[in-house]
Amino acid sequence: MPNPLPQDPPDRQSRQDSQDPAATRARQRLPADVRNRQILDAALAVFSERGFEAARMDDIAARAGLSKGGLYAHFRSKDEIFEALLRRALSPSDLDLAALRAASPDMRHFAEAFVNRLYDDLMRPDALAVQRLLVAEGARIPHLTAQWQHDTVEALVAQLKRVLARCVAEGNCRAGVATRHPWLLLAPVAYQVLWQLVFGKADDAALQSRRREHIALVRELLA
Amino acid sequence: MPNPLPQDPPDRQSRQDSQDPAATRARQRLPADVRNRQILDAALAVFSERGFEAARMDDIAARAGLSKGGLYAHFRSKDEIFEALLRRALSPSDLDLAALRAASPDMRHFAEAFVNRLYDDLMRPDALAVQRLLVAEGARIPHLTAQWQHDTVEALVAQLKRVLARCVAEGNCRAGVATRHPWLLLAPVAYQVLWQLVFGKADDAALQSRRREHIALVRELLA
Amino acid sequence: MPNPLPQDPPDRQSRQDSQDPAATRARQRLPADVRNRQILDAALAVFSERGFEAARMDDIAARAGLSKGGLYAHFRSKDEIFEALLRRALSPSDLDLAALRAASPDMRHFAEAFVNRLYDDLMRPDALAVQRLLVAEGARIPHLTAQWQHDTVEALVAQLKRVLARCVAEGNCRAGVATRHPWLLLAPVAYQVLWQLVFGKADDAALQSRRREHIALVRELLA
Amino acid sequence: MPNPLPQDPPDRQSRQDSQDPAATRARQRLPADVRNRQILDAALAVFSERGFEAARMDDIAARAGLSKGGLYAHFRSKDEIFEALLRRALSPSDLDLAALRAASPDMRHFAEAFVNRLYDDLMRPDALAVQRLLVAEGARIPHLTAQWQHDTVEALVAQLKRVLARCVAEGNCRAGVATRHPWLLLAPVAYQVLWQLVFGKADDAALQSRRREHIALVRELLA
DNA sequence: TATGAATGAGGCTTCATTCAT
DNA sequence: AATGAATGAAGCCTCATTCAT
Repeated sequence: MPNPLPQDPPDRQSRQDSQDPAATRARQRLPADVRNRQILDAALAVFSERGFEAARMDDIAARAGLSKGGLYAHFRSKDEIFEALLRRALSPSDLDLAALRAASPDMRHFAEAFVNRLYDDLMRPDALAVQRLLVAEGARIPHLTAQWQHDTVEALVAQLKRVLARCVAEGNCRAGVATRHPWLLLAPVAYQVLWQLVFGKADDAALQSRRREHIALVRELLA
Repeated sequence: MPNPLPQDPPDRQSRQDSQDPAATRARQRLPADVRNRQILDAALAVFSERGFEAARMDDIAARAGLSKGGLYAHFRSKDEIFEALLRRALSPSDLDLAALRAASPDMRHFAEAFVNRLYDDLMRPDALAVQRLLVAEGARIPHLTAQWQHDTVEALVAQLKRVLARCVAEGNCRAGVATRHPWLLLAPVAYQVLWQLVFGKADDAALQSRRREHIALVRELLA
Repeated sequence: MPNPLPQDPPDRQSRQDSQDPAATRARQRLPADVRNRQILDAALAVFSERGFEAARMDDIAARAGLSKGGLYAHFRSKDEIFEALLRRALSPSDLDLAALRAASPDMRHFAEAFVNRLYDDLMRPDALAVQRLLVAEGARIPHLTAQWQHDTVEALVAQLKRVLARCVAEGNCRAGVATRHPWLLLAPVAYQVLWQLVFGKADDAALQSRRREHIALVRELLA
Repeated sequence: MPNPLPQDPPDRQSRQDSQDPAATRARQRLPADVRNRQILDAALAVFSERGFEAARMDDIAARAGLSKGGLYAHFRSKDEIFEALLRRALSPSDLDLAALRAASPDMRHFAEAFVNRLYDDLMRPDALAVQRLLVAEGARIPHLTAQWQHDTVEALVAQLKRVLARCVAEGNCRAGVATRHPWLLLAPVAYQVLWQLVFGKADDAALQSRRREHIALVRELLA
């Protein structure tokens, strides 16, 4: 599985570059929240690349720039890191479709803005990493997935339904399957996500084409 | 993660229903291909439920009705079981869209037959189990996923494209985004698959509705 | 460790060469003593090459031309094979130094005959294999080594002492350390044996030279 | 096989003689090189007693005073311990025969000093343990045995040859087989070593006699 | 006798977690 | 807070032995 998180592990030797001899010898003591973020970033990479069981605390530690034992100053266990990681990753989205619609004079423009937003949110490497984790290890955090389903995924469909209803009422959208069952408008991203998760990286050009085709579909269904 | 494979593990005691006390104690010596199938069935269940690393050879053995050591008379390692499992699961599909189209007088009927076939192929519990493995552990068998992508997934889209082209040529289908980019017609199943993989089992009624909505979409796009 | 036992494992396919269709299918049922010898030969090779623990019943069986289970028709356990093997290998030598002396008119001739006999007995590949086993695994069969020490090794030194005493009495040998402590006359073979066991095969030419030097030593000590 | 290494395993409880109850419970965290030495000492005992395969990591760990897992903080595998062990044991000897000769006014004295040194080097329990390993498991470390053969064994014979040549030149030694083929002067130790390896411990008195007989042989050959 | 699938005990190794420093 | 040696609980795999055929 290609590692979808290309950020470099912090170089453990780079501390030594400092000219300060005290700092050279001193252990790196960073503010807790910075360390926390480093650890969760590292954990996302490792968990997604290897899965929960195969991920080793050593790997996470190394990528986060500290030692295995050091992790335990910040998290009590591997499970706790995993949960914290997904809690952060699944924090409710701030996508406001009504605002997006308001900002988009005509429907064709909205279709584009909307689909672009979907791809930007879901097809980024770290978003794909999270989705891989949800598929592979979601059973470890049923409360979080359930909450995310309710607060984010279903909320998005509900928002979309309201926006489309108003669009139809205003005579700007054609009523049809898509306005009655708006999830169908999201389906193509799901197809792309699944493709990426199973087959790994498609080239960017192909992704752009698929995105444009998705936009065209939305336009055709709502025009 | 809800176990998507409800079939019971062969109960090792259930053989003892026999009245023959000798048979009660007898070791099972089965033909190699039968054992093979039992083992791969068991492995699919366990791997999909837990992932590769967390899967225990003990569990697979118990589910297959033999001892841990016994597995090694049939497969040389956990990895080999995994690969054999996916090799079997990803054997090329025999879906023949042209035949399906021929059997379906009108386009509306074809849409239904086609979508039903998709759901029957992809939403069965064991098919979902395989797809979960592809997402979670596909990196272990890149050659198999690549071959499956080429032989099955892309072949399906190509078939679909040919069928739709003829349909358009015959005047039975409307040309549109969907006929130009047939993957869009598949996207809703992907959405459903991803939903199942992430959120676990939706009730059957809901699934039926989504399937019907998918059919309606296809009809609207091709009518 | 180079395998000091070059004899080929019996080819398991060679049974099929028979034109007799019955025999072709029939399992090879050999006279018990033939099988026995095959098994012990195979066992000597495998035990010496790998040591007792690392030797696998499968390997012994394969080299003996039957299946693992088949071994158990002839021996009850791995230990039993090992003991039978050493019992056979350590059966008392028939070396008769008095006869050798009688056959050797002068002392110089006796020295040569005697040393040659030592090398022929102790430096053959299978004799070295046995000696390796005695060093590596002798603790498994203390009764056999003790008996061999008494019946063969010390008996040889005692024989030699008697022969040399008579030789001195006859005025054919010079009295000296060697006639008082005849083990010193044997020591050079021990050196060669140890060398072979530790460093593996020396070339034949080198061995011949060492043997001649040994003879020269004996002559110098007794002349 | 009689354990040739009588040193006691460090008793993990014996530290508790301390009156400090805190120390009683404390984990031992020793300097790496100390642990290293403890482990290799333990390994020599266990490997020599049982052979490589039959040696248990558990036993080595217990004898070294830590847990099985703890071994792996210092060595990556059983093989690595074995190699490190022999690398240490086979480090080139510092025996300097020329110096020994210089320190020994007459030849008779040199013979004694030289033979004593041989026995002190080769007949100590741990030296015998190493030699047993070389015979039983030398195939695992062919590079080390080859190097030892060259750097130590053959170097010794070469040194001896030079010393004897000068001794002859000075008129202090009689020229003979032994001065031409000095390995013959070493042979009696080989006999003793092989005897010990095969028959286990002879009593000390017997060993002393054999040593004196060896010295007498050397004197007789060189006088 | 011979076969080889099956068993079950046990070994090497890994790794989350702890803790002395 | 940080380190890393140490622990101890598994897990994968091997292999002597058994036994149905």
